[in-house]
Amino acid sequence: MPGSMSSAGDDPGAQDAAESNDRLDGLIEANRPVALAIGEHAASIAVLGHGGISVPVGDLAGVVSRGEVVGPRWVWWSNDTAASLLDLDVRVARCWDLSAVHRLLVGGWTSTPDRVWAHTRGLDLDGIPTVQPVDLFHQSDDHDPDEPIRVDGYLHPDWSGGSWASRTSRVARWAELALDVQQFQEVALDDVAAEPHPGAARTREHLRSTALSESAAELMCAELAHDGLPFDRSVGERIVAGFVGPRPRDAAEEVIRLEELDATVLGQLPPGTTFDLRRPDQVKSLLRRVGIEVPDTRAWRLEALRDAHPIVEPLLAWRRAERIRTTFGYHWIDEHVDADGRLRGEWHGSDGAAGRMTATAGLHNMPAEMRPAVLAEPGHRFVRADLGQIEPRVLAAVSADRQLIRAAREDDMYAPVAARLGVERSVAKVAVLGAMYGQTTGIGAEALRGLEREYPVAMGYLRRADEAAQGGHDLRTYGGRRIRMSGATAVTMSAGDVRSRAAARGRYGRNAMVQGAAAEFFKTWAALIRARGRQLGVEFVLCLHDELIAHVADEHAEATALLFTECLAETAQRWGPQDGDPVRFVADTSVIGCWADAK
DNA sequence: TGCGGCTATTG
DNA sequence: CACAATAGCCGCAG
Repeated sequence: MPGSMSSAGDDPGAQDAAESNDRLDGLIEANRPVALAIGEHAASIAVLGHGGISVPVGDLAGVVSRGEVVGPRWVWWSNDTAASLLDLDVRVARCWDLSAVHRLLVGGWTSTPDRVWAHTRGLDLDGIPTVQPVDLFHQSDDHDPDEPIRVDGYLHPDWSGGSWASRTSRVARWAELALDVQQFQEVALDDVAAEPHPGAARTREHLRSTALSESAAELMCAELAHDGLPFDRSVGERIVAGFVGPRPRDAAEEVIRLEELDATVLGQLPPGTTFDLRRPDQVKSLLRRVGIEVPDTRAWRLEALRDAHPIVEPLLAWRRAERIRTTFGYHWIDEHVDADGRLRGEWHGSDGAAGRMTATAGLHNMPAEMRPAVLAEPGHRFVRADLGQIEPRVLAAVSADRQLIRAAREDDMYAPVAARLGVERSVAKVAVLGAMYGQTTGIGAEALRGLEREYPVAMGYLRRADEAAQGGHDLRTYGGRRIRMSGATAVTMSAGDVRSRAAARGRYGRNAMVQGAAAEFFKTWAALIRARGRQLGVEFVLCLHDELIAHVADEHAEATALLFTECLAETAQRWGPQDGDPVRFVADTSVIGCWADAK
């Protein structure tokens, strides 16, 4: 495809492309960001901003893959553009994702162009216009269809909605707007840097680095969705069969299979007795029949009653089988494992309360029993690493608690904490986790007092977040992510009195500061590996909050494992507080052929 | 058909 | 059964 860039002749498109190429070189050399937008109709046109440089899409691959080496940093509205490029088999090195940076700076879940734009103009989000149904009496709209901005400053809903890209000039305008927003976001990062952060100094460099790694995370999401997780269908089906039997050939056979499964439990009862095992209240009645009284029928509760009656054991086994049958069974495999042996789901780069990555299709909650089906392809290996004790280490970093940073020098940082507190390691661990989750009951009072005494800086950081959240004040993580506490629907909570709701908000805010910063650290680490692992052909196939799995050719597996470790050290060096010793981060790294072989 | 309750899995 | 997430099935209201 690069060859098409230089095709001469009197084709005006080719001439434009050659000229564009030169101008793009200039931008790359000047290290300027370049906006990229792709028209919706079969990706008919790509347009680069800054002076309206436009490149026909046939030549895009040549431009972009050349850009991998030096740059540029591609600016786009969202990773939809990255997904379009992947469909064209184009992978870029780096980007600035307006949607991701908007969610970082503003918080919340939605970051559609209309909202992103309105925010740059300080406009009320409630006033964002929506697409109006065609009105026969007001057809003569004086709005210029080539102009995306309305007189009231809002983005025209036609543009935000996606029916804008039918003409080249509009795609160019769209790219220009993207550059405007990017400039706004650069300034917004300065504003955030000026806000106080009660802990490690939150510099502009750190915030900008977070904006870049959050952008990279979106890029990774597009790639994860595109590439999928290697999954051996036949192994997966064998595992399913082990729980629920062979795949039923028709509906009638499925009914028989269900009855067989139910009979493993109901067979323990007098003949003729029947309960609907899928209804918790019926299960409760069943247990009462055999003399067991429980407030609910959750597995952990029944686990303790294994010996109380012989029906408990088969009931627990039935639950596991039912879980596989309904959620991770044949239907799940059919739905999400494609013909090329890849399990694919949707990925989001910063979802939820604190900006963790999320995934659908069971990629983040697949039962461990299914892991034998996650197999590297022939000639390939998985390189897998998980970060050890990531949350307490992140707490040490963001709060800049010197004593906790000292504890993080150890592979197991709960050991020195336990020593200082004068308690068992297990007690220290529960206490530290409890402090980060906001647990108040069930922790030894002695351990709690010890934490306050020995790590007052870290504890104060958490308490401060808790109190601010309870007061309905928004928070900002170390990396600058805004945690919205003001919105009425920002937190969904079970019904309760005012005090318990406030306490729940406090726990939410307290935890978001740690979990959110941990997510930022993880993405920074992963983005660095992605950038450095290009020559090795490193392909990420799973990101799991603190665990990263790459798929790589055999001959590069060891080098990739080394890269994981080196990138971790570099991330730790640059990510945390810069005055004093860096916080130590540790990872357990392995080269494996199957996910089940980990650890 | 949408929603809350209950359950189970993951980090 | 703390913090976060996805996702299934159930009964019930509309």
